[in-house]
Amino acid sequence: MERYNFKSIEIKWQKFWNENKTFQTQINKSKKKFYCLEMFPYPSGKIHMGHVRNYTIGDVLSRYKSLEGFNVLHPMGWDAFGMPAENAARDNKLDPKDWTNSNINIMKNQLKKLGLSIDWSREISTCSKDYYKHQQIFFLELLEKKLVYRKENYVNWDPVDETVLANEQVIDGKGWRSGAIVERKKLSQWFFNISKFSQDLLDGLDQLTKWPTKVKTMQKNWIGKSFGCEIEFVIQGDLPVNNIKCFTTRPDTLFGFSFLALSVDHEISNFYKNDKEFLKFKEECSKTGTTEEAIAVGDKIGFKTSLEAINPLNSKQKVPVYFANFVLMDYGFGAVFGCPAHDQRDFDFAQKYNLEIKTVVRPYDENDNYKVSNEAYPGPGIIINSNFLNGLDAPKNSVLETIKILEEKKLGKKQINYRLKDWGVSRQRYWGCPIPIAYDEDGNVVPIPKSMLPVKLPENIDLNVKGNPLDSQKDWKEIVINGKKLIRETDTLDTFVCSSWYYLRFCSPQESGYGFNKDEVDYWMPVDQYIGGVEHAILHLLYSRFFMRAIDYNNDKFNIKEPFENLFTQGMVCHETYKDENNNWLSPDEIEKVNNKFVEKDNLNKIVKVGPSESMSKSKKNVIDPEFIIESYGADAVRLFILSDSPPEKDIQWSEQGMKSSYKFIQKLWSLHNKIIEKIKNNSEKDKDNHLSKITNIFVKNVTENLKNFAYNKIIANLHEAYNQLFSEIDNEYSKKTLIENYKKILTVMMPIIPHFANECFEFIGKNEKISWPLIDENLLIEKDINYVIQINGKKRAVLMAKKDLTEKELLDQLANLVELDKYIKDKHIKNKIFVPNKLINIIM
RNA sequence: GGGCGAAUGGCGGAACUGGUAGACGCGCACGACUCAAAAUCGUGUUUCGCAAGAAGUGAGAGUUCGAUUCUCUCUUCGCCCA
Repeated sequence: MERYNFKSIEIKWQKFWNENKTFQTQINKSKKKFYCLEMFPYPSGKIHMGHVRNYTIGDVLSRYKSLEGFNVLHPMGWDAFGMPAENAARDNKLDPKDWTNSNINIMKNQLKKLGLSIDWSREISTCSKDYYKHQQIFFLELLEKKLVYRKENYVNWDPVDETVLANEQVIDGKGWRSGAIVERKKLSQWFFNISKFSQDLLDGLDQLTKWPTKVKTMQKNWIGKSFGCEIEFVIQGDLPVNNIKCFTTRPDTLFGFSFLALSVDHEISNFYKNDKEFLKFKEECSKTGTTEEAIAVGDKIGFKTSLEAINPLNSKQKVPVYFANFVLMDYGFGAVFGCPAHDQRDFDFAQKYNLEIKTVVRPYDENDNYKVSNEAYPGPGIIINSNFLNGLDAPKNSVLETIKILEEKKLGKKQINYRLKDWGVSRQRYWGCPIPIAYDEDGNVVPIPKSMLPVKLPENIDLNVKGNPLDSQKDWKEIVINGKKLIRETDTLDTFVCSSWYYLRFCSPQESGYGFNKDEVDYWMPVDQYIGGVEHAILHLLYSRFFMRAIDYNNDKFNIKEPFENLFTQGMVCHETYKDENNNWLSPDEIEKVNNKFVEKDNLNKIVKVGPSESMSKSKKNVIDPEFIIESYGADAVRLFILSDSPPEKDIQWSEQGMKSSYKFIQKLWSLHNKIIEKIKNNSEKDKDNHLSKITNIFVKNVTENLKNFAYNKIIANLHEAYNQLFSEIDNEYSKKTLIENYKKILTVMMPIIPHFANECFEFIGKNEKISWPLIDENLLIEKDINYVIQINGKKRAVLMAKKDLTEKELLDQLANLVELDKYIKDKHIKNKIFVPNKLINIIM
């Protein structure tokens, strides 16, 4: 018998699918559709194991749904704009476009080698003008709807990449790509008004019943709805200021009020714009990042004004007004009241400037003499030292009660606040979608007419300039519209904009007039299953949800709001890490195992330090190249392994042993296949019994159930079980008809997982047949005999094989014959019996 | 600091709404084939014990005839937010 030659067989089937356009899809209203989408990759150079896992999971589902009779849309494209291309191009003196397209070609070939059931005729690339043209139209539409606006704002400035970063792109106060310490800088920026949809985006989460709760919770926290109160403080002092508005979620702690803090950008700062001390202070503040984390961790500093604020609940109390670095202009009104006893930031500040710390909430298990000492107490409790608020349960009742009082006295009003901020989309970069805007001499905004779109990126430009390369493109920047000389916007759009609507584009990728065709979108959308990494839980998914709403806003482009009906987030692919004696990372192919010890391949005397298994990354050198693995073991074996070891939502450890075992398993399946084909040729007409059909039915049932629950690792276990059972059963006598019937079912069920192998084997018994998912014969699943568990005092003492549906009495009668139970039961008094039909009996002595 | 989740053999992991803990795979051990090795096949493999048996799902309690599963407290780890 020949070994299974995965090389020729996989190529054969990939060619077959390609030539027959097997996976090309079109609208077919008589069929139910299924839109399966995996997050499209950034064309960084080569695919990595994470892609293999992501796309295998999606492929299994797509192929299964297709066998089930669905009209499946399973497209693929490229998230092709972004900084790595620009950086790589600059370093290697290339064109970002060439670099990107060459990567796309390489990665596309690699993906094809995996045997994915992708409709490549729908391939899109976000850096193509045919794609970004429509994005520019969307931009102008949103501008007309006033969902896009321009404002001057502090931004996170990455001094190394010389670009603006979104808050989410700042990690530990550093740029997510460059690692440089982020500064605050004021720039004129374009914003998408996502905050307008805060409540709607929050409400929408409730309808996403099939999203992981984890992701929904993260989005909920990100939107950050808080409920509080707007308070107007009366101000006294030598400046013409009568009052200051604050937002607070804790008005009930007003009696603990000891200062009022303003953002350095608060309008009152205008009175200090010539004050050198103040300017120095402001400069100091810009060194603190804009993230909430940076503020919480950073030093609290203040600048005292000559103003005093009056406590609205106690007009006798006057407190100083400060500018403080921990107050941001875009939270509330850029002003907060300080209650040091119950807020850690306020506490730090009060200690530094020797301000009163008055306790107004005591924990439940303390008495009214409780005093906050070393740190603020932000927890729940009872209000104390607060006059008419005393005794209220905080914050449960006290917040509402206080707001009521403030509203009655017309000193404040109830207000809802969201943490979600508008989405700044301007990037000072070349390799992105140009913003279709120009400015006249006075800086007025002039939208580029739709007839002049796309605004194409200029080609062959010098990237070796500081700042945004587009800025130095004079020819490109200058434009004439209606006889007027204008200057183009040189910022490009955040690449998250590109990925916020690509799922719509896949429905009608060739549509030239608009970003999508309504009929196609109505048929295909929403995405029935979206699959990708949990790292996109907030940004990409929230932006996409916003984009659907924004496009639909004030018109009726869709019948749906939510783009992704189901979401599945897969885990990462991990590998052990290795270091040499000098703590330099070593890659898995630089090491070798000798006598249970890892040593360096070049020098077997050098011991390798084995570190924990971590997510594969180039910097730790613990990556395995998928292409090499596919070439060594075949795509089916790789697919089998990547699904086998862990549930798809959890991290998986890459294991060479496991990979080899998957390869071997396919060889075993192949020899079983040959055995079955031999038997079929024998042309027998008699069946020993229906055991083979039972095995098949249980297998089909288990796999179908596990497919529905994304329990793909269990499917591989089912496959092993089926193999083991078939292997021992196949030597028995079965008719040709029975063999073919069952084997076809088994191979069909294998098709989503190991498509090349299963299709190759199927060809031996059913060439050119239409294949569909096997039906389960429920009758064959009914067992006549049951293993009854016999427990004595709750402990298993015996297992009795007996007829199904025995009554308690019948079962007890049969127990009398069980010798091994004698020592527990004989001559003893039975207190109680618990009988669970068809399962067990528990005898209590 | 807050939120969410997890913890099961040497390892990855199974166990549907409480009902035979450890499916399936890896590893390991022994055996067969071989001059030998690899490959392949077979047998075994939670721990302690020669055995009968006992213990056992991070720790401790609780509910229950019965708990990996439900409740409470704690420990550790992971992720997200701060």
